[in-house]
Amino acid sequence: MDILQVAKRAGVSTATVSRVINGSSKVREETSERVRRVIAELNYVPNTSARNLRIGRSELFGLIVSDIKNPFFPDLIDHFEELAASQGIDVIFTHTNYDSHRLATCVRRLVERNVDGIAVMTSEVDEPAIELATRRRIPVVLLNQPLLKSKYGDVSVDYSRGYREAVEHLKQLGHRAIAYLAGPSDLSSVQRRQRAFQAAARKSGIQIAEEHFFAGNMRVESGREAMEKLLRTESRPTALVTANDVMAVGALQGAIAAGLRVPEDISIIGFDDLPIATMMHPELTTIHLSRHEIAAEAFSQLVHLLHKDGPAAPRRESTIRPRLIIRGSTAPPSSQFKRRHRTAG
Amino acid sequence: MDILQVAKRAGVSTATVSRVINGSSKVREETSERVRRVIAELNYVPNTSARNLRIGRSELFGLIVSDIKNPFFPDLIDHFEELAASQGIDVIFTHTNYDSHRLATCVRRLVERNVDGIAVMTSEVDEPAIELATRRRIPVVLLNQPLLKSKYGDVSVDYSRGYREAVEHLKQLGHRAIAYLAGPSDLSSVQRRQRAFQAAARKSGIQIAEEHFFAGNMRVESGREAMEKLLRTESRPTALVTANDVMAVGALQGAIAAGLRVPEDISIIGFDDLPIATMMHPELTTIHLSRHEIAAEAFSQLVHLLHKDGPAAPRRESTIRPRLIIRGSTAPPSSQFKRRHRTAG
DNA sequence: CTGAAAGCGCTTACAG
DNA sequence: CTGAAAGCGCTTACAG
Repeated sequence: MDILQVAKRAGVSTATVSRVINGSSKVREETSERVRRVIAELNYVPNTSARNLRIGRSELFGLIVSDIKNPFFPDLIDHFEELAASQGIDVIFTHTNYDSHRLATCVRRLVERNVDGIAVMTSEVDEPAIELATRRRIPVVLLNQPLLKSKYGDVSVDYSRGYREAVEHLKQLGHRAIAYLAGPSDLSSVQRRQRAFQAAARKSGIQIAEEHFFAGNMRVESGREAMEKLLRTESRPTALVTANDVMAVGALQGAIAAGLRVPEDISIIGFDDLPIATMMHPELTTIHLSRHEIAAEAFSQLVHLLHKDGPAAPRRESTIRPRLIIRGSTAPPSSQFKRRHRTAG
Repeated sequence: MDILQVAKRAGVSTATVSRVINGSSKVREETSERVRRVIAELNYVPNTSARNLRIGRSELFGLIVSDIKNPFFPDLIDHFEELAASQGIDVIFTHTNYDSHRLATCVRRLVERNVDGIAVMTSEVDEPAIELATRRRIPVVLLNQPLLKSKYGDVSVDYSRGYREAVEHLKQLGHRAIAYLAGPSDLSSVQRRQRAFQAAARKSGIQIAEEHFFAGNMRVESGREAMEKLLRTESRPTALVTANDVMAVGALQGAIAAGLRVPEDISIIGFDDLPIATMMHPELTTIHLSRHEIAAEAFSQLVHLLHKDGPAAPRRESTIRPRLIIRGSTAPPSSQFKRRHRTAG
């Protein structure tokens, strides 16, 4: 009964001490002052478990990602934690390793901790795993789950916007033959990116040849391999757009290994804008997907949902718009390439 | 009073329900079975705040790092969280942004949460910031703080081991003129790395010329710049060892930009073994510093300290030994370079 | 093997 | 403006 020690020493009741700690205004300045002095003297630190039990909240958010080693996430986690800290909320961080069974376990752990909200920032979500939170009326916000957005908060990414800027940029530079390097088609985020790219090309009036679509696995080697294949195509494209930065890095290396100059001989555009993009030489032109914005949006939705109640609380949804960052890996196609393309096309 | 609902429905007391949940053996299998069924039916989830308040522990560890965006940390966090989860412990994650005032705030937040242990994995630690935890008898484990290891757990890195392997590797390849690219000298971990390199060179009987020491800022550009300077030195070295991978990446790019081939014309060795090391072309030979081991050691020390008590509990200390990973950026010096070196030296 | 009851450290109507 | 007291949901000696 630690607050009691403070109370005794200050000659007040525990109620008053509690009021002072929680900034309740109805305490005389003199009393308050005295209590604060005693708190400092005794180095008193409130017991959050007791407080949480009493008030029924934990001032704790759960943050679930699939894989912290994916360089996409650190920035997101960092900012989410920062925002939470600024409101006196701590965050319990867990990861699923892309395993939906583990997702259910993570959710259960968080529910047991009585968290006030859960951000599930994994690209794939299966609903039963998060059901427990819903049943407990714990606000949940998801990432890019348009199918579920009627029941949960949702942060979604407008991939087409980014690709539109990318394609327009290339078009203005004079590129007409553009290749695309996709990821494994079983990931919904990958599919969404590819469709967005196709829509963007259509909109810009640029036709993408069948043979200019490549499939990778989101890792570096597949970028290198795709570049090798690309250089062997009939109608060699003058630019490559990829589904993520990591493959763009591989493509860049593949081009250099083949003796090409980037961007003079081939332009490359990545997606994500990972730290690695600026570590390359030339630095990568890429589509920036703001983890900062995702974190901010997820956090604010959680706070918003927390203050509504009832099961039918209208869920908020909001859209993150990636945007093109022009750096060193894009330039007008060299005449040599343009000529070759004209001949071939 | 949720456990009461379960108790009523199962026709037992809350004590019995509690025993079943906590696996106390003294419950008849029949009763236990019935209680478990009711728990499942009701989807009962225990309230951890109440439990923690009662038992005086939180089954929560705090993990503090300086900067999650530093690619060194994600792996560490990941594994720490994994270990904790396997023991039913959750982890509250916070970061200081290299600010020691924020460290104190982080520690206070964790103490309020009643965490059972704190891992402070920042490279610089000032003692007053963590004093609060000590006073509360909360186990604390630090990273590379030999001065404080009498009072806290400490995970320390034996930098010399890694550099010794690196220097020996280069020596065996035939290198005699080796350069070193250090970081800013006000960071203790940087100093420690540099001293370890010097000791390693001495031990291998390799003398490092004064002009072959370069100072960077741990970022890519400074690697490129250092490479440019290196190529202008009188007695051009045939190999470069750096204080971190990021600068090694810059050096690699600088060499390629200058028209050199790596490793034929110059060998490069990094430090850390970040994911980026294998994304390069050639892949970087580097000294692997295992975040996995650091996490495991920090976690196990915390658990160990937790089970001792009293202020004079003997603190454990243990050493992580980095090791050389030979990849593509090291090879014997080309004869052209050797010749030039002989003439110059 | 099981239950009644105290108590962990707070907060908050309620009363004054 | 302040205090006495109930109660948040558990766990655990203690008694049977």
